[in-house]
Amino acid sequence: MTTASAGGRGVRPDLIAVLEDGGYRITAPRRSVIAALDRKDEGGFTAEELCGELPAVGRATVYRTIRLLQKAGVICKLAMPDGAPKYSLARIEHHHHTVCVQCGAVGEFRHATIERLLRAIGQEIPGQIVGHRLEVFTVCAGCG
Amino acid sequence: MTTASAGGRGVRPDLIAVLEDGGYRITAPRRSVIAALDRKDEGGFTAEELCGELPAVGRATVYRTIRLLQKAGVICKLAMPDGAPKYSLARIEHHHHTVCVQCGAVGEFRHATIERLLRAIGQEIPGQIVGHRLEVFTVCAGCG
DNA sequence: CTAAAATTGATAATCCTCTTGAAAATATGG
DNA sequence: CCATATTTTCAAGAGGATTATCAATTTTAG
Repeated sequence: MTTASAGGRGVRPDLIAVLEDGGYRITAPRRSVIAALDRKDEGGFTAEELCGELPAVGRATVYRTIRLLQKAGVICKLAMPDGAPKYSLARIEHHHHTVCVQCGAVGEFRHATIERLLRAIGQEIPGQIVGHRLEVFTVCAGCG
Repeated sequence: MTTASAGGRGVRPDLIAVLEDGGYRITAPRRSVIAALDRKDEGGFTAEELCGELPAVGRATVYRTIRLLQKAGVICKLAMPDGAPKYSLARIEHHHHTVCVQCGAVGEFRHATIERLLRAIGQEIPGQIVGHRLEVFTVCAGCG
C-alpha cells in the first residue's frame, strides 16, 4: 500500500502546469490559490477555509479555481461522514481517502488490491462502472 | 457477490418491528412513511421525494422517521457523485452501493473480499477504522 | 504598445437540505 | 376511559455551499 501521509508525502502535482495545459491564463489570484494549496500538507480543506486564508482573493475566484483543478483531476471533492463537502489535493494518481471522524483530517492511500477488486465487481454487476469512491472513516492517531 | 437488485430482491426488513424494537411508538404517520419505503423497489430516494409522495405527512416527520431508521441501520444516507444526498433502504445487512451517474438509480451489492480487504488496510494505515463508504458509479443497464 | 479576450471581485442571490418552536393530536399503560 | 408522555404539524428559517452579476482589471498575442 502507499500512503501520502506517512513518510514520503507522495508527488505534488505542478498545478500551474495543469492550468497552462488546460489553456487557462496564469493570473495572480490563481497563483495565490495554488500557493495556498501547495502549502497544505495533509488533511483536506474546505472552500471556505481556503477563502479565509486568501483574503485578497475573491470567494468566487477561489471556487472557480477549485473547479478548474477539480475538472483537471488534481483536486477531489469528498464528503465528510455527515455529508459536508471537503476538498483534497490528489497527490497520488488514483487513490482513496481516510477521514478522521473526530477532527476531519483527510489522508490518502492507495491499495492495488482495491483496483483489482473493482474490476472483478465490474464483471458481476449490471451496467458499466465509470468510477467509484471509497472513503475509510477512522479515528486518527492524534484523536485516538 | 450478492446483489439486491438483480433477481432476488434481497430481504426486506420489517421496519415496523425496527421501530418497536427501538421503543418508539407506531403512529399513523410513521406507518405511512414505512409503507412508502416498502413500495420503493430500487433506486434510492431523496427526502424531498418522499415528502412529495406523502402530502399528508409533515416534512419534519418524514425527516425524523428517516433519521430513526438511519440510526437503526436500515436506511443509509449516501452521496451522489455531485455530493447531493440520497437515501436507500438497506436490504442487505452490510453492503455497498452502485449509483448510476445518468439516472441516479441506486443498487446494492456485497462482496466479501471488500470486507477482508478493509481489514487488511486497517493494519496499515495509522489510526483505527471505524467505518467506510464505498460507492461504485455506473451507467446502468437502462441508461447504457 | 494595443486591443481583444479572459478573468476578477464584491455583493447578493440562490438553492438545498434539514431543523425549530409552539400548539394540537395521539398512542399507550393502567 | 384517562392521564401522560410522545409525536405530529405547519410555517418559517437556520445554515451552508456555491453561483450570478457585471463593471473594472489584467493577461496575452501580435
